Amino acid sequence: MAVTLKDVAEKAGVSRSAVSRTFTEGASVSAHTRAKVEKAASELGYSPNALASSLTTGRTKLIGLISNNFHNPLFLEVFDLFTRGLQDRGLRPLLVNLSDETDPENSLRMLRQYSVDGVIVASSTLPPSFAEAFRDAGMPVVHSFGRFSTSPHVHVVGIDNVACGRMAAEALIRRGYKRVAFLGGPESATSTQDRALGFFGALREHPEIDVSISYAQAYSFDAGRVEMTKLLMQDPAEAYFCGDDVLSIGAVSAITEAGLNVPGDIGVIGLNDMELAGWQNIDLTTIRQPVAEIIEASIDLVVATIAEPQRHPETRLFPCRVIERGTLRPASQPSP
Amino acid sequence: MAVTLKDVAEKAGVSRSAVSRTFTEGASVSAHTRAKVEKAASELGYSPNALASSLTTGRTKLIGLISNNFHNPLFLEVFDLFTRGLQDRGLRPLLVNLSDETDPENSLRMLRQYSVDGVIVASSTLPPSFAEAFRDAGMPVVHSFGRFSTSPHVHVVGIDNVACGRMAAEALIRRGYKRVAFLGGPESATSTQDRALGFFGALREHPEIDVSISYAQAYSFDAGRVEMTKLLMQDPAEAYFCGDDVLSIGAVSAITEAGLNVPGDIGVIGLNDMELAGWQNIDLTTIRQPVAEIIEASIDLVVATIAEPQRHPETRLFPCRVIERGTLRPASQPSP
DNA sequence: ATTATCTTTGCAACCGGTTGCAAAGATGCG
DNA sequence: CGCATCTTTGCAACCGGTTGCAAAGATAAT
Repeated sequence: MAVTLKDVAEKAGVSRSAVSRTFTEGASVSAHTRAKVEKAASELGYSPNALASSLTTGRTKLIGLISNNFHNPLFLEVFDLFTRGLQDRGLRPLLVNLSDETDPENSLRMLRQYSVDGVIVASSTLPPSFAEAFRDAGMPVVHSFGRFSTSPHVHVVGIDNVACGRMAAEALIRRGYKRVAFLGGPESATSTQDRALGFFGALREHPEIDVSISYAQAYSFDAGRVEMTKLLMQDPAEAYFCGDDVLSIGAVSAITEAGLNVPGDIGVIGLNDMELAGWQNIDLTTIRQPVAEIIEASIDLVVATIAEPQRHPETRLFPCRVIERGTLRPASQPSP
Repeated sequence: MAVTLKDVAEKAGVSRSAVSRTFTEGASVSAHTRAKVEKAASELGYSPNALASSLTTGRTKLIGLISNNFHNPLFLEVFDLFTRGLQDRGLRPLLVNLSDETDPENSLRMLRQYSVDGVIVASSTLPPSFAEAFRDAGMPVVHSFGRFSTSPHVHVVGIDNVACGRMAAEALIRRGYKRVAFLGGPESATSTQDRALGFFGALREHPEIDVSISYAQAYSFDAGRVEMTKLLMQDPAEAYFCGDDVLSIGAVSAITEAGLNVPGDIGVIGLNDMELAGWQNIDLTTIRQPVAEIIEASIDLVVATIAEPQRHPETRLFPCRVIERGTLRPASQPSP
């Protein structure tokens, strides 16, 4: 069926080794032989079988890309950037959807069966233990959008969620809100915990500001809308920091459905700055995650770890910044 | 490094063939041997190397999943369903991002190198020639969300875009709009052409209705907004059929920014029914594409073609239906 | 021209599995 | 118990490549 090394060797009148060498970077072949082989190869339409060669070289150029965030629009951008970034370096993403899985066992086995060179876990909601399971199996692994740790067991690339929480708090303080709140995602998500930490931390220095907290069931539109509807029936705050843009949009939807105005009556600030946050009819003030940089660094790191497996685990965090749009009222005074 | 067949064979005190057979469905092994092997395998933590076995079996269980739609939120749902569907059948998606590529050459070579068992091209904007290139290379291929053809060269699964255009026209007619228009995506997209065809076809029977057409630069929010802003400066229609939900949302945004009301002043109907179309603050009336069914059928078809490579190419189209929400005024009279 | 050195080449073994074949072992039947 | 039949097993070759090694060829130095 497919044309193999042997076919090319016969056609070119050389040994199989010669053919193999013309297709291996830096191998010793004379210009003459190389020419003959290349001619034969292109006439037969030969391309080497990456899987067969992986058998001896031990490299498949396959990278397991693992995620459970298939409902967060940000991850469409994430998949776009990951696939392009990997492709640009000659690597191939083997996509694993973890949505229903609760333990890494299955995916681990599968990734081992396909001898992936490395693994990227792209998720802000999976626990660190997940990525660690891959490392324990001896695979180079990077946890993208993962949680910061001072003594990480695996490479982590992401944002400083505590700093983001603080940043959100400061944005609200600067605008003179006196009653603010955190509307987080599921309480169990590590990112949610950290953001709450930073948010409350910053507000501790402002005892005059009233602060409260609640959690949505999921990082989803409906969850945000439901939770905000509940809050509106009690005694809502003047401004909310929501743990995610989609959550924010759900909250805004609930507020306007209740006949209130954003940001006139209630302000909202999100997190992520996904593409649709900038749509004029959404116009969400939010904290931007530098997705492209995170992904670039993740790929760099997994590549580096493949080259040097004993490399010490490191954490790379990227700074976020507030993107001013229309869901918070303007700052009451110029910031100091 | 990794534990191999040979290690297990030695530990279990049997031949390598015996080990191989216990891991091959339907091979002849006695219960006694199988028990010994399984014990040794689990003690060593062995899992067979799928790539090595693919060398002799000719099956990698790898499916190339090719797309260029990494900015359309619908495709997040698409990737979710494809990855799960493939995983459920023991297949692995090798994701290929075609966003910047204009010809199939590169991806073709790559998929051949990895000896994928089959290819799924998931895109409504790629020309049929793209999928055909894979078929010509001898790979089982299905074009999902592709264009209908009476004599297809490859399997196509999708919707009847002409019928959708007609359906949109009828929805507008039924509501008594007298001046309607089609706002398509890029004129070169095959889906756009077909939808326009159906739309105009249905309206030909209603000469009393005024109909016009224009094209956005892309299937994107901005493109929809820009094009609608342009239209508003001239003499806009009473209702628009937009070739995509995101396009529609951009158009709605432009309309409300101009101080007009949707659906009061201008109606809009989209196509796709992506998750966010149902968000209460978007509430887009649209035509629903049965994404799950399309994907299910695509996987079925690629699996069937792998089993029977000479299978005749077929086209499977799924019916769409209008989802009533808030961007079209109610029907002026009950439909007949 | 001879020898030393460097490059190119093919042989053969190997990567981690699968599988046709024939021998060995188990089972059934008269 | 002997023979025929069926099942199980190991051997060895093969899948499509890579690579260490030694022989052959080319080039340089004397």
